[in-house]
Amino acid sequence: MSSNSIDSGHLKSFIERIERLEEEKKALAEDIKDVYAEAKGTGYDVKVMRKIVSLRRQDTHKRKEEEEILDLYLSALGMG
Amino acid sequence: MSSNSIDSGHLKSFIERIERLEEEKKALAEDIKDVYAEAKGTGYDVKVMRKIVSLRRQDTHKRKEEEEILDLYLSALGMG
Amino acid sequence: MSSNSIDSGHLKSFIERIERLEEEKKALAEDIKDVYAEAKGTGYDVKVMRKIVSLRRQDTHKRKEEEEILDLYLSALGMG
Amino acid sequence: MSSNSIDSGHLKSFIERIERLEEEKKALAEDIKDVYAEAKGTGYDVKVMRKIVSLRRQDTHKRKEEEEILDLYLSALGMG
DNA sequence: TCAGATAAAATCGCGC
DNA sequence: GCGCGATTTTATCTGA
Repeated sequence: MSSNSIDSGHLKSFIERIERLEEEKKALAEDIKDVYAEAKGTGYDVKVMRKIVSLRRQDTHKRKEEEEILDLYLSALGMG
Repeated sequence: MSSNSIDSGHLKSFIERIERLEEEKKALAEDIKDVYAEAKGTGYDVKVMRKIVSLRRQDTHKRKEEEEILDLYLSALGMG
Repeated sequence: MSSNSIDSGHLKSFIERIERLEEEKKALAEDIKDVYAEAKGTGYDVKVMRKIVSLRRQDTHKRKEEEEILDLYLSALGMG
Repeated sequence: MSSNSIDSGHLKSFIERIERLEEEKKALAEDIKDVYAEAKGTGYDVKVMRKIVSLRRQDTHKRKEEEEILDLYLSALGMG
């Protein structure tokens, strides 16, 4: 068997791993949609919920960046 | 306990479910990135791989549509 | 003159407006790069500066979203 | 006044210059979007327009490279 | 169903 | 030259 076919097999396995992961990812996206739909059915405003999730995500992200810049400062001061 | 606080608790639980799902989704996105990186390290061209995955996704999508059309035809013919 | 050529002329003018705007945009991107370079020459750490700019941008963005969600709340309460 | 505070003031002015430039850049990006929207309202296909702009940009880039190569040749021949 | 908004993917460009 | 961050383009989703 040529090295070419070996490589092809390897490539195929990479592709299939990716496709499996993307399927799982897609399933999660649908789960999320379902939760929003369920919440909507219970009387909640989806738009508001999305905004809340967004703001909380920003908090997390901002905190992480603040920690990073603190590290940068400490490094600059020779304390890292 | 007021209905308001009950609702708030319920909303909170919806939000937290969504956030958990989004974390899992994000983790999968990183897994996918990792696989691409690993393939790259093995000598594959990531851009080409993405193209392959994309084409195969289109095929899948197209096949599904064709199956749906076939189902429609069969139903229309009283054979579904 | 055919309607076709009139349309073409119109399209051309749209394209040219866009290209002019994109040139200006590109020039600004270079101006920004120049300022970073100048600051670096004065002894500042570009990475830190970028992080500061990023954090301040996040502040602005978050404030805007907080105002939006406040509007959503007020609307939901019939006070919008 | 310590050199530290002088530096801080200078840093602040760099940051503010950058932020002003970025605002202008963002405004231009919106102008561009507006032109596309206007063209769309006139019946043009935005996707096609983007493709045209992109192709023309590539042409420009290619021509510039060719001119640079020509310059190199001329220099090499002692004619630059 | 379509426009408009939102999020994701792909591409580009910079700094290290 | 490679990773990383920003930008741009594409796809998805929501509301009218």
